[in-house]
Amino acid sequence: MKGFRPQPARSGADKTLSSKRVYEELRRAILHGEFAPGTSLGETRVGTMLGVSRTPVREAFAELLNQGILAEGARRQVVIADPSPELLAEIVLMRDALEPVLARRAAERMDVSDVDQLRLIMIRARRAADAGDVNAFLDCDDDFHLHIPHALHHHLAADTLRRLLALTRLAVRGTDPSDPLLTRIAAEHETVIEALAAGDPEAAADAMAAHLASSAPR
Amino acid sequence: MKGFRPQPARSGADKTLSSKRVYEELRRAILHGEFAPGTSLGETRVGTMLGVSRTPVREAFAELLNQGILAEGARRQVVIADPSPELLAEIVLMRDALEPVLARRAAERMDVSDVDQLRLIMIRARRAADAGDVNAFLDCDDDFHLHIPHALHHHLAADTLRRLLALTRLAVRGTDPSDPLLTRIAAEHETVIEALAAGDPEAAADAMAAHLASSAPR
DNA sequence: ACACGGCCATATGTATACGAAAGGCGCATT
DNA sequence: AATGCGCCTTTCGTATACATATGGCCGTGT
Repeated sequence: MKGFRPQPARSGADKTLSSKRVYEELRRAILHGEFAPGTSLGETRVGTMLGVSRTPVREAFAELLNQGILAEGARRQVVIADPSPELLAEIVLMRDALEPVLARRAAERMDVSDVDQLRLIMIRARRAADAGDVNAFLDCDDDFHLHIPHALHHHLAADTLRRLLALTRLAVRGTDPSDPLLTRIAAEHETVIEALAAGDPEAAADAMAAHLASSAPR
Repeated sequence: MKGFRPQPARSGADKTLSSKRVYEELRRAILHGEFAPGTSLGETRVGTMLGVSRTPVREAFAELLNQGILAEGARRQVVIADPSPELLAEIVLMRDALEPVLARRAAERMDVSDVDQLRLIMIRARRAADAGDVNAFLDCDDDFHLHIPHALHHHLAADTLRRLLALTRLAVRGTDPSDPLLTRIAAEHETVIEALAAGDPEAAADAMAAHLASSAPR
């Protein structure tokens, strides 16, 4: 688990809340596939690793359990979740229902600077794909999908979508997607961006729906 | 705050986890309007009230904060949230996007016994409306809307909808809806149920969409 | 009388202590 | 040798202790 090493005591000027830091660390590490599936974390173990007590770890666990990133295994132990195909289907249903609507809205209301942001994200995505860094590419994918509700200031939709993306990510964790898939995803994102830039609501919704149908995990 | 009284020590055979119990208690009390808006809870205060220490209260607060039922006020104090009109608009958007889709699915797949469940819920709703018990009626409203994803075993949609309903509830907290509104809501629910019972997907989706458009908080 | 400054009261954030529950392992018995 | 019983280890759930920050309040000086 690279990037997840014991941290001594917490050197001085770290003003960030421990519990939030633990949450972010764990979330990133898990979604980046740095734990083997089914790994049994444990409040004490993780706390020792990160140099904090059980209390903040416990809070982080609670949140990750709520989001379905962790699950309770036997003997109350928390383990890395392993989304079922049924759950995947639920995620697809919700994304199909939400994201085209958001894209339609975005085409109506979105600011040009936000379109620029999306273009920037895709530049990063292309670079990540070229470098073969699948995690970085998927990070960009998340950024792309999340930027749309963010630009609309739809905090709720952004939060919901963030959960859905995390579970999607968990499900494809470990799979090593082919370059063609990444290329196709990027192309579909570009199509969505074009529709948004053109301010064409229906085209944006359709492009997003097509993207979801085309690249949904199965 | 009726129904939210100090509880001595916890009499014997209560096997339920304290933190979960605190969460449920607080959630119910808040959504039933038993706290004045802006009331400053406080871990110690609530803990004393319920006869538990700060630890479980803290967990409950964290969860309620996540759901937007509580919000952080000045000085890191947690207060009862007061959803903004913008947030209400977001909720409406998401419900409009999700619930008709769920209704359509339900018309395709839903079991007859679940339709019976829905009818049962509406019987309770009518009784609550007749008794003038708005909270009980709204509880039935929540049950109705939540039963659809539950019947489909769509845990994610159910969870998301549960959050949306809670915030909706918070927003209308304190308003004393006219009887005609309750009657109309009940009638619209019946229409949805008829479409579900008939197994007519489009009619179900349309009826749900019409219901949301007609009875959305504004 | 008003303004400024320091103390205090109280809240949260984190760490630790304590108790309970649940498997795992070993020993004894048949 | 197999099986059943019981201790033990480990982990969680809760309580409490400690550290830290922040706003209020009071006293004093002008």
